Amino acid sequence: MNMASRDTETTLAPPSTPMGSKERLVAAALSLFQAKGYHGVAISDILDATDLPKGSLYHHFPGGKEELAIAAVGFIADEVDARLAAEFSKNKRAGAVLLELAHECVIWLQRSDYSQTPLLGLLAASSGESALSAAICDAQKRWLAQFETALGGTDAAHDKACLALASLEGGISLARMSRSSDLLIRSVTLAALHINQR
Amino acid sequence: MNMASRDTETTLAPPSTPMGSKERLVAAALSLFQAKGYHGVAISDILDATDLPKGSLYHHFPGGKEELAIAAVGFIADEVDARLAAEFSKNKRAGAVLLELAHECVIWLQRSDYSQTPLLGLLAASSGESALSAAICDAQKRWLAQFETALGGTDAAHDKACLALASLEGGISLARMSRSSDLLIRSVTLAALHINQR
DNA sequence: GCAGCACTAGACCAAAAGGTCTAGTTTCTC
DNA sequence: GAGAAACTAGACCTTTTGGTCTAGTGCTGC
Repeated sequence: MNMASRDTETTLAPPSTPMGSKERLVAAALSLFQAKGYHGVAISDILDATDLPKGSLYHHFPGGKEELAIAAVGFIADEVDARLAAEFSKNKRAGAVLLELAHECVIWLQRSDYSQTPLLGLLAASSGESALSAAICDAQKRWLAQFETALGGTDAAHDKACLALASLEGGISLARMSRSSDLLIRSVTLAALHINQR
Repeated sequence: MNMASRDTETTLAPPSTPMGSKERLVAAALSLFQAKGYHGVAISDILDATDLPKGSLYHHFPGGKEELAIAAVGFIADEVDARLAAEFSKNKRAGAVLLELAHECVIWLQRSDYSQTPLLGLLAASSGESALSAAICDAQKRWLAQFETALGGTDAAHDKACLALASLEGGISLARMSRSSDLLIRSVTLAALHINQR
């Protein structure tokens, strides 16, 4: 599960530049957590994926598994956030941005043979680890806010932003299970249509 | 194999009637899996929740944890399926049924202090256990089919059915994280609106 | 009342979990 | 090039994991 091979900078995936141990740990952790959820991934899995010894992990993340997971969430949160900001700054309509994001998720899903959730859905199964779920919650809030302001900041905008994110996360869930991006595309397309209406 | 008969038909919750060990195991397992995901729940958690010894669990479910999880998925799948069938048989519009389901989920979320996902989202983090994910996939297919046929069986109906389920699962995910049913209601309401259009 | 069954009970086990700790080895500074 | 800091390395520990297994218990039909 090497995270290394990033040739293009088009996606939500981790960077392709030569990464230090810390970055590699975050990248591998994110990838694994997205595939199996927080509790489904063992420290040793992450170590195997990075070929790093335990000492390195606990040096960079003294807080252990949870701290690493929080870092991973922060990483994807920033990634998506930046991407949304970039798209919205081009004055694209929210529906178009949503669709674009969905298409990127599709690529991501297909490339991982539908083993990975590109976003946070699976990680949500981490209740109990309160700091972690706070990080996840924060990420979703930021994404929601992006859509909301882009849609005008009104109450209706808030509704639409909710639908955008829900259809995305829900659609990904459907797509993952059916091992086909079809359901994701369908639901997001329909949602985008509705969102673009005023 | 038969799940206990249900006294009230109002909720997606486990029955309140005196249950045999097997039913209690399924009920507790479902509840726990919905709260913490497949890997987040230990056999001992389920045993603690039911006050049953290990022998009982492995007597009823020789396949262990996974078999129990599959039974739990089957239970909720049937539950929701039956509920949808009942609603649709009253000739309700799909959007109304979706909203009703969502409201039930809200009650469920609130009652569990937002610790439980009423549907299957969290369990999806079980990749690797192929039989289990097949069961989850099957459940979603059945629900999808209900909406689809209720909406007329056309291609557009398929799209709408996807949006319905995606907005539900996604909305639940948002609601859980924000610990507020608001986002779920908003996204589902909007989706229902769109679905009811023709 | 006893044979056969479904079920309970929990000791036991090997493996895997997350985490600590102490030695090294680099890689910076100056 | 010496000393300090950053980092690697992995042996080691404790707890928990899912699972097996044998010994009971109590209800069934006969």
